[in-house]
Amino acid sequence: MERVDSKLLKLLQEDASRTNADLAAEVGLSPSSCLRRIRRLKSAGVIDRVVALLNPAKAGRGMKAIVTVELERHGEQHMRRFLELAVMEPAVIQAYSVSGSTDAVLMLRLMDMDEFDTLCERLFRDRTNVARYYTMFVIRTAKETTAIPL
Amino acid sequence: MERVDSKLLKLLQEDASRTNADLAAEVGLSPSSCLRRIRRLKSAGVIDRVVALLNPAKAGRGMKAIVTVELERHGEQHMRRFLELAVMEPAVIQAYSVSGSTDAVLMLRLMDMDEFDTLCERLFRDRTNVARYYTMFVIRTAKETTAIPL
DNA sequence: ACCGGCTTGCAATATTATTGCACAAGACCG
DNA sequence: CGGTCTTGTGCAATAATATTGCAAGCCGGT
Repeated sequence: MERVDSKLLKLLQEDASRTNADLAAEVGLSPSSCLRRIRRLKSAGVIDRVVALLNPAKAGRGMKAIVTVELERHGEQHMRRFLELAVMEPAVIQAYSVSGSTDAVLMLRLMDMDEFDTLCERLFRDRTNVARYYTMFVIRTAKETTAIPL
Repeated sequence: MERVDSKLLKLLQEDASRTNADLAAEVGLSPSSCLRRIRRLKSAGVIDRVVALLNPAKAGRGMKAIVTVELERHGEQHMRRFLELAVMEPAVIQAYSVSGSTDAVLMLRLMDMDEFDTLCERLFRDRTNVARYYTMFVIRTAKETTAIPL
């Protein structure tokens, strides 16, 4: 990957709504050439997609929580089953299986505590094979970027 | 917020590269009206910005880790100082101060273990006021969305 | 130096976004 | 009820932007 591509990716990760001519000028290329590079990056899958990011508070989801989960019975089968459950929840925006003594980590986007409460009932109730879970509510967000460092 | 706006937001969170006419048709509005709604959402700050999402593996950052941090000395001052350090690291893509017995949580995007190693040296060394930290490496990503549920 | 593959810039063309304007839907008030 | 003010809408013209064909330039291999 060349220097120009990396520059383009960096810019597009910051703001993908800029015009092609604008980007072209910044990286020192002609608009057509610039566009072709971007298209190549897209079809190569380096650029996965372009999305709008909302302001969580203004979208009514100002509360965020991180939950670590330890399962009762471990193993591929049980892990998969739990993650399937978690993935179905709209409030779950990230769900990972992880190494270490905790089995899974969930990132939640919540409206309020009530939503958290009902979510817990659905995910961590008796039959869901969850031995214990630990919730950390986000107090301050110091950094939160979708940009992958280049 | 109306039904149409919420529909638009949902669509734009999935794919912000669609043409205005396309979106307009899907929500049953004329292109001009649709465009004005989107612009209103932007200037109201509901839509924060639009960005390109990269494929982490293809961008050379396939490794992901979640780190919980407990500080030696607690309190606003020390917390702020630690977060300032963390935020400066490009590999740190999310940094939160949280409630509970752990003080902060970091989300890392890494190239390899070497990078993790050197990062730890910088962030968790003696003088950084970190009492203990626990790292969970992401084994499987079951869900990872930037979309806020509406 | 020469060839082949790939990238570039330019200019023409096609798409798409944007704006002005007249009209329709409520909300509010006499 | 009728008036009127605010807000949103669709249409059509216009402006901005993306896209393509093509000739030329660059670069590595021989």
